[in-house]
Amino acid sequence: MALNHELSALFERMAQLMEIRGMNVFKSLAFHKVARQLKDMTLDIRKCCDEDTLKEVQGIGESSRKIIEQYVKERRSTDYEELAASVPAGLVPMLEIPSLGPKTIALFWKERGITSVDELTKALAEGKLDGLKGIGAKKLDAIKQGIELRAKSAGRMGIGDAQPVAESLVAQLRKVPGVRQAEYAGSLRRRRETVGDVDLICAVADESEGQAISDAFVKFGEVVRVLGQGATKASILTASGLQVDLRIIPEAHFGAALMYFTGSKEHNVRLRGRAIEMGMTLNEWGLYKITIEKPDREMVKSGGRVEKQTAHAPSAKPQAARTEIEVYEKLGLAYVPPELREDRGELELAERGTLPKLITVADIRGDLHMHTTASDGQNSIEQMAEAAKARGYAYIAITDHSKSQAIANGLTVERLLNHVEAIRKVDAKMKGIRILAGCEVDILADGAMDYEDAVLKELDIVIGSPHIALKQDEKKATDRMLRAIDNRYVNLIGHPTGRLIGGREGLPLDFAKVFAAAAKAGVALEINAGYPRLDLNDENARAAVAAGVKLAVDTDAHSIDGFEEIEWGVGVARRGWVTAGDVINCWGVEELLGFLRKKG
DNA sequence: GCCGTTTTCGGCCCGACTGTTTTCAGTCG
Repeated sequence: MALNHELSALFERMAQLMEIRGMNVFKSLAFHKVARQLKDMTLDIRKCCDEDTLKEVQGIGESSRKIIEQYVKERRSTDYEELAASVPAGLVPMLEIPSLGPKTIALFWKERGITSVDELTKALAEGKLDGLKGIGAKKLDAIKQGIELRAKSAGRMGIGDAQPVAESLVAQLRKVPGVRQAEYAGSLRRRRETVGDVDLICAVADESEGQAISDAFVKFGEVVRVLGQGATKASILTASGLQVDLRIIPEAHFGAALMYFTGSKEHNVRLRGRAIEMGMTLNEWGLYKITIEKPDREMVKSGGRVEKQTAHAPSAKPQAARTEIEVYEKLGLAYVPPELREDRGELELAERGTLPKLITVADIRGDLHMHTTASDGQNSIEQMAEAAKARGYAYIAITDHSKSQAIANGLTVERLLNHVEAIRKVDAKMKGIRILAGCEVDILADGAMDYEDAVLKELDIVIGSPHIALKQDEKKATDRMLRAIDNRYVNLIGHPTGRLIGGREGLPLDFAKVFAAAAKAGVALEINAGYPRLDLNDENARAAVAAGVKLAVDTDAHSIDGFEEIEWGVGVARRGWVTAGDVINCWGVEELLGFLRKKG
């Protein structure tokens, strides 16, 4: 699927270039749409080309089809190259800066010769952008802040973009002759929301096969540049700018290597300290008895990932090395799931054997947040329900947008009531799944809901979500949220902060107050699984549960394919030490309905 | 650029908010 994402990025880029060029806005809109289609598509794009089924995809026309076909064949696009050559390359990254759009970028470029983020930063500092028509001090300030926000996430990629690439590479690796096992490690395996690079570990039966595997790896389709390559290690850059490091390890040491490269650094430091206390030493090759001399303790303390490495295994026989479970066992610890390996108290519990039984994707019994064609979704009520049933879900809630969300085709009161009726009809007709009639209702700036109580009363489930006025101060934002929680018909707060990873800070809530109020009122808080939301984040999810709050892990799906993203939400929940019992959509339908009814 | 059993041309989810203005442009969702 990595090819779909590459193409999606290509169309996105082209749309952005058109905007800067000031070309027809509908033309760029069309390319944005193609990009979105490609990203959401579960069909293999190569297959679509071979079978000539591209023209059946809504939104992909003659021109887009030709671009796709050329890219699939030659991994390049002449249309893109021509467009890219028509503006300075540095302008495109400027689009990522919040509150700076294509018009202003074009203005700065034409009037002041600004062609990159660096030049923009310099010009701002030197006051070179003062006095431009339509640009005042406040605007310049907002741009400065936007640049700072961007810098924070610089060099890191979201899990939503990195994981498909990593999975594709791992799948290809597993097919290379000689490869016994392959996994991704690092922060991606720990399900961090952004990753700096991707670490792949593959096991071989015989070390002599390393070179051939490494040779095959650097020839994978995603690779645009080889940064370094040998028989035990290879480093490449993908089209999306992701650095991927491959380590080739003898099968007997696979578990130790996987552990070492999964981290976190802090977790590994603690494990190594423990090994030393037990008269052993732990490194990327395995757990070894200390026989000759005591290892340099300072060295061990300082190192998470020591740069200096020997390329071959020590000659001594390890106490444990083949699997992670073995290594933890020999250290007197229960197996620690990767998501917990952050030195946030997991080792103490692992020692006592009292680690929480973390939620898994299999625990999810239904999804409580999704959209249909009634507002801005791609599929009908029936299609969403059928897809949910196929996933084994026992129930879903249809929750389209409320009236304020004009861009998302939010429902007027009349349309909502008709929609509720339509949902109930499908529910009555369809066997094997319960369909709840709900709505994602905007929490307005003052905390009032976007519909009157008399309307909310008609719904089985009400999600209150903040979409607008996300730059409020802490007091205002917290009061707003408390008022929404207080509403007797609100059951769940959707994406509570409204943050977007790498794009928007979100509401600066006083979480202690919000959690206390939600726990008391019987309102659940959402972990929105959609990337780049992942909101609540891991630490807030953990604090919420500790405060007695129930959670819901939902995808906010806008199409049947959107259900897939549940995995990322569950990842966040696992990082937050969340168990299935804490999550209302892991409960049976009767128990869930009881929770929803308790309020109203 | 994409789309169409009321269109092969003429539309394309559109309103709120902000900052710049004195009637509007740009950005965002």
